[in-house]
Amino acid sequence: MTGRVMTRKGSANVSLHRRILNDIQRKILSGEWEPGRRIPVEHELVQQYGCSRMTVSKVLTQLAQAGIIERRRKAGSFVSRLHSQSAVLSIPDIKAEVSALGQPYSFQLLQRVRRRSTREDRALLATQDSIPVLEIQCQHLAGAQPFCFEYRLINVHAVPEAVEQDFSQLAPGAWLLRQVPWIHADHRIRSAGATPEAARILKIMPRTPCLIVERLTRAAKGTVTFVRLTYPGTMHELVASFTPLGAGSPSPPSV
Amino acid sequence: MTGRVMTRKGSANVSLHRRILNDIQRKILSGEWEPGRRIPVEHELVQQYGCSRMTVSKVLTQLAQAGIIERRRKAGSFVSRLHSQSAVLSIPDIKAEVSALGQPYSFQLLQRVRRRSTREDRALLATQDSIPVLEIQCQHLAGAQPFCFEYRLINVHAVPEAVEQDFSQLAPGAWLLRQVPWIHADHRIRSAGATPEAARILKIMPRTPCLIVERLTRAAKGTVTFVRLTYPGTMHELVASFTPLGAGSPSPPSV
DNA sequence: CAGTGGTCTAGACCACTTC
DNA sequence: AAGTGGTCTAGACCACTGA
Repeated sequence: MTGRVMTRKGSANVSLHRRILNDIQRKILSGEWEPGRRIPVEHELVQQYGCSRMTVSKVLTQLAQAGIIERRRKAGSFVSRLHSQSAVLSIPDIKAEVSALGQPYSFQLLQRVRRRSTREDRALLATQDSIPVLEIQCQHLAGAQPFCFEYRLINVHAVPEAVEQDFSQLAPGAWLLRQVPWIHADHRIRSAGATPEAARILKIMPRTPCLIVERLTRAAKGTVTFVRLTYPGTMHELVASFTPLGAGSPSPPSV
Repeated sequence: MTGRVMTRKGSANVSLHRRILNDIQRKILSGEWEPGRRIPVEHELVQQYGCSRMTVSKVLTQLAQAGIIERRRKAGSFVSRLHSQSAVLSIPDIKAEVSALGQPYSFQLLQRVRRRSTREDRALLATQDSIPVLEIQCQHLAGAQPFCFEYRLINVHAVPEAVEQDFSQLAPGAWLLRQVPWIHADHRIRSAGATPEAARILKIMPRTPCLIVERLTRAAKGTVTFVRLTYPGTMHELVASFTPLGAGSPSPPSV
């Protein structure tokens, strides 16, 4: 039972475990196996596909990690009842985003202040300690058009090298991305009217609807940075997609 | 070399492949292994951990699927250069969302029309065919407070059972979720001022900033439904998070 | 207590890609 | 041509847990 032939019609150049995964996923997504249904135990799939247990185990483990099935010892594996209510949100680099629109990207530093954290800073950074921070305001432009207003706080304790950067050429986001391997990032997305300050910079009327993305980035050493991005009006859209395993993207969370 | 002892200090009840994964992930996320760096080949990790090749292979495969490393035959495995610019967006059921706020959820059907698709419908549904559609407008409430205005188109060809549903009790989203195992969903998120209609229903001033989530759902048989959710003002936030493998969420996106 | 999944081994052959 | 990853096998022991 070594070296299967791999040339049977339809098995077109795809690995066995991939074929099993597609089979099962199709049955689930088509509704043939409804939510809550018990799916064959490993032993049965082994017989059905004439393969070893490792192979089907790999498939079922992957489906379970993707939330498509649930596995319980002794009980068996079941089609998940909760549809995977999640999608992968792509958060492109702003420069890449502007370039993708076919516009020339530029960046302008508006303010750079080094100071001790205020109470408000600490709330945004989700930390209790009084720490030195770098407050940065800048704007990103698509051609001559303001594209995004950025307000950022950097925890100087976490990134001491930041104080030597003037951020006149390189945007702080891009610099941090190279500098700090971040571990965890929380995003909050909401809609709000432009503040007077943001309106002035983005050259829009105050209270114009804006898409606001706030991101708190943590690394091993604690909170690294907080950033608030204000995108004017309806100019901007975030895109997220949900796709089952391996249809389009190589993997839900990647790239 | 069977049954390792598993009681060495620090190996606290965690599987070997999990421990290897944590080790490598920590080295990468801490910056000790910088982007682009070649990581030990499987053979070396096998020696280092005194385990079989399957075990390290499993770990590296998982890291590769998560986009943390890249693998190339003959060349080796490398720390990924592109930081995973993605996050998992949780898209809760509206009912669950309201309940999470501690408010009583209710739902009200405002309109239900069956007709042939207009040109505009087809644009929203991303289809060329002239198809019968169901147009539904409804609102979701938190207590007495309007929470969300929903505009929906359902492709009757894809879900013929929909015509028999009056959606007076069950929200169309919840019904579809049970009915149709969806395969692919694209989301677009933007900010815009409330339309006069949405403002009237949500009891807010026209042009008040709203968070708008549009979702196009496709299944095996083609586009199933388009939905536009309008959340009033700053009442609502979407939350997304990026976490490396296995820290908090059940599955980062998968894997 | 027996069925099921979770993990691991010590091999093996193959495909691909760079050297 | 040789190194590397990709896949697969035929076992094994164990942990958990529901019947």
